[in-house]
Amino acid sequence: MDSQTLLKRIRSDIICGTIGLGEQLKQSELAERYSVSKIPLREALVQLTSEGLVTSIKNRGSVVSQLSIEEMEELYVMRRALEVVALERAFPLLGKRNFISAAHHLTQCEHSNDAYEWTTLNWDFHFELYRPSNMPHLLNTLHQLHNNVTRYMVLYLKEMDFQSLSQEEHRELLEACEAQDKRGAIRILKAHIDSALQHTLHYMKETRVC
Amino acid sequence: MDSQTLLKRIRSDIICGTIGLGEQLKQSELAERYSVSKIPLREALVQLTSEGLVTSIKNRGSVVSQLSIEEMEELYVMRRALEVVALERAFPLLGKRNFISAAHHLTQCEHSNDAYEWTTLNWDFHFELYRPSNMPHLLNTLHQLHNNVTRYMVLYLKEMDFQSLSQEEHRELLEACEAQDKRGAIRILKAHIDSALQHTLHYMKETRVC
DNA sequence: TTCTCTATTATAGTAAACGATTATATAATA
DNA sequence: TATTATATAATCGTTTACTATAATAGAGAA
Repeated sequence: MDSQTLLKRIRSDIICGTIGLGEQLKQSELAERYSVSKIPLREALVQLTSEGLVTSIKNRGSVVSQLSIEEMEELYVMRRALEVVALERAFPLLGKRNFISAAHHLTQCEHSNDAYEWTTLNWDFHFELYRPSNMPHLLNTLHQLHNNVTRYMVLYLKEMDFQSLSQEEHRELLEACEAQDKRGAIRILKAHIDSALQHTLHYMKETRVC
Repeated sequence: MDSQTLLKRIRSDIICGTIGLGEQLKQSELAERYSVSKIPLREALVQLTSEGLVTSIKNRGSVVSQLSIEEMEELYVMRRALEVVALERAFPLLGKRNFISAAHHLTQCEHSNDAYEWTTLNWDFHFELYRPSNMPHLLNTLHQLHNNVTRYMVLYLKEMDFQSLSQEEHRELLEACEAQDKRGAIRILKAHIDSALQHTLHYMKETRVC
């Protein structure tokens, strides 16, 4: 198997929970599971470690990262700061095509039942509003932050209907963008991220999966 | 050689310019140069690629990343957003020990002749003001951004006396922190980052090393 | 129980070999 | 001459086998 394909597969297996939080990642097991040898596997682990999805300690192997309450807050602080910048920078470049595409993602989102699929579509929506900023490093960092956050949300989405709640905020955000209301859009975005954090923290504390 | 030691060595060789911008990184050459075998070398390259210092294309090898004007601006945009947050979060936790340590770094900075050493001490100073935020992910990201930015500054520091200019801003920033003037400190920090960007862009355009 | 020593397990790194892809140089053709 | 085709070389990506080192668990003794 290709190194990059392997990376994508392990990554999505971690995000959607096929490989659970805190799970030990033994090289021999993974190598057999994905039918690859050492080099591509270890390279994938290095990459995933750098993305924060995996925690590695020398001579003691790798585990799927678990986030403390504090770390979750930290990731949201970073998201908030960077997503605001991304939206600001993208704002003057947003066009009809972006709005249509974003609306399309939202509609798909509404009709999605699967938790992992929902988070993906959710991100596609947000990303559509940031993408025109044309800032690859920023977008890449945001993507990684999103991955780290949503693999927790996937756990809670199963037992809550967070969709409908979040959906309204999404619509508002999109409308503000279409109306060229930059300050309003940023205000809504901040509130949206903050409310997502509150929900996530609430469920983290309740279920103690952290 | 140890994998982590190797990583540090290659990283610092890139940052200080021993391995120059755009230089091809051939696995066989590097393996011989650092006396390591394939696995640790390739892992280091994966890590450095993820840090942005190296650009890799499948089947076509790796080169030391070069930054366009746009990318440099992008990195500064991210720094500005995240360093402001880091300082804000660290602010209520800053104590005498931090001020003493920061002042110490500044003094060393003033007496430094070597460009690479100067940028390191410069970062040590900044980092001392962010560290109490206790946000490992944020601090890690800032460190990577700093590495990407300063390997360009190293090129220009040789031919300019940017030190004295930057030094005043540092002193002002430190004084504002000691005086518990949060808003002032953030204002100075923003101006400091902006002025660093302007200087960097100026020299990038002049020397066309981008 | 608690400690030490041993045996096991897993990781980390080395080395050699192979296929696949890309780059280069050479030859053939229009 | 310019261009295409082909052969060759160089490099990358992966597999396999082997060694060494560190962490872990378990047996036995105080």
